[in-house]
Amino acid sequence: MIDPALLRENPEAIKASQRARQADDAIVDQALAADIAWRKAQVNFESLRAEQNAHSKLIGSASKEDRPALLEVAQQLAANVKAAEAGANEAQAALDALMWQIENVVIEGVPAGGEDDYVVLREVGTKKSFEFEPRDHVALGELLDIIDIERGVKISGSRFYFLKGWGARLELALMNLALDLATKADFTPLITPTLVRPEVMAGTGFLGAHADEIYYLPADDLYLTGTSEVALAGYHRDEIIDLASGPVRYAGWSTCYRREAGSAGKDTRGITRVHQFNKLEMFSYCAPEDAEAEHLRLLDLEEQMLQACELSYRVIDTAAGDLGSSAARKYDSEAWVPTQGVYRELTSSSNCTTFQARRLNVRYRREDGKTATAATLNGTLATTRWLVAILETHQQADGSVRVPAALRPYLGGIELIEPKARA
RNA sequence: GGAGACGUCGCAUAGCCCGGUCGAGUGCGCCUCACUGCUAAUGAGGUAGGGAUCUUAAAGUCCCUCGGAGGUUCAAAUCCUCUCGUCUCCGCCA
Repeated sequence: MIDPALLRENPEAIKASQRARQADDAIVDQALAADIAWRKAQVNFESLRAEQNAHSKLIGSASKEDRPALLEVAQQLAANVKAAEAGANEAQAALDALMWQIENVVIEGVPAGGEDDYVVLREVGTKKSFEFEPRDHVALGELLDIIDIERGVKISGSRFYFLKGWGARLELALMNLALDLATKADFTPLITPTLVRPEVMAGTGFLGAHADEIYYLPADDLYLTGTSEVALAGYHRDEIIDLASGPVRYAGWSTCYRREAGSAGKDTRGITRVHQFNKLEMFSYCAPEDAEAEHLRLLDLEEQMLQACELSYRVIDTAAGDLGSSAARKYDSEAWVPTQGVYRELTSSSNCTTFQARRLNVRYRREDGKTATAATLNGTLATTRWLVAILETHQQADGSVRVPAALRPYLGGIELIEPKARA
């Protein structure tokens, strides 16, 4: 949720942001009007309630003779209060409904426009070219016997797979490398629940636009999370956290589940887009004034990870219209996938400023002793999808795959995954 | 899954049976001050959050919050219903 104080003080800034996102800006004026109506109703209710409270106190200390008359007045007061309270609640509900619809205010400098209006911040590494016909990761997975898609489909349906042998170990190696990197950078490892209650799902904003992307278990009224961000953001819900010694950082490791409802026919080959995968996610809570620096820090770690995997990639500053509703800025890094001839998103890092934390009621104590809403940020450090880029980029003519040096310690030191290899 | 007990201001608890004097007592912790050569001890005071309103600001005034949501009542920590959670015992456990 956006800051109500900003709505009152500078509605124009919010309107400009909505326009940059190609979203409705008229809603800002509607919210402003609803805010005024709510405050009026609130004052009305509170003054009547004050009157009632004062009167009720009298009754408590009144003599037996005086009571009947006082009670009669009190009943009338109670009726008034009830009506005024209902009015105030209604006004608040109307205001809330509008406030939920306003998206986070984008940070100055974020490119305006839609999906294709991103700005490329940099390209790192050279796009890999081969002197032979490169195999895609599906072919490599079969040849090396490390990805078994056929049996994944047999067991669970399309977009499921088995990672096998060195494939399974490669994923764990990737996750562990990421976890080590994050731990060194002050992130506390956290293995998170992947089933959450409805209010947590709603609180993190995923039940809105992403609702049909989410697996739901009606028998237990629980949702399967598509990212550990859900649990990480909910972790400090309704708490006042200590940020006196700097940001609080977590590295969340979880399996992620996505229905991919809207992507039928897209990326059907291989493990680029699957229903279940593993992800190591960074999540930071910090003071709002530190958020932009923290965002760059997350991005830097992501790039370190990409470089450790010896991938070529580019970093883009996502356009306003392509941001999630809670993000104020988003940097994606995309790795070059040789057989597809395109950059594919491997990491995504969002600065949610105070938008997400306000809804979740995560606060911190400022130096002046007052409480304020914290800022939250998140970013990807590794996912199963990375295997696609790693396998394809480091393949050799015979189909073997060279293991990036940084991953070797996690794979018993092997340098090459070979066709005949068995774990 | 069955039975029972319990969720109160950082922690531990009192209050609930018998509704008003309870936004709430006590101990511990923490903060400030005093005393003390230092520490300890002792004494005094302070110590939740949110919102509205007012003001340049500070302060003030008012409203809400005793796990959560409803209800009864002039009035709810206290009575009723539902719900979430914790603990104990029994059962079950690929």
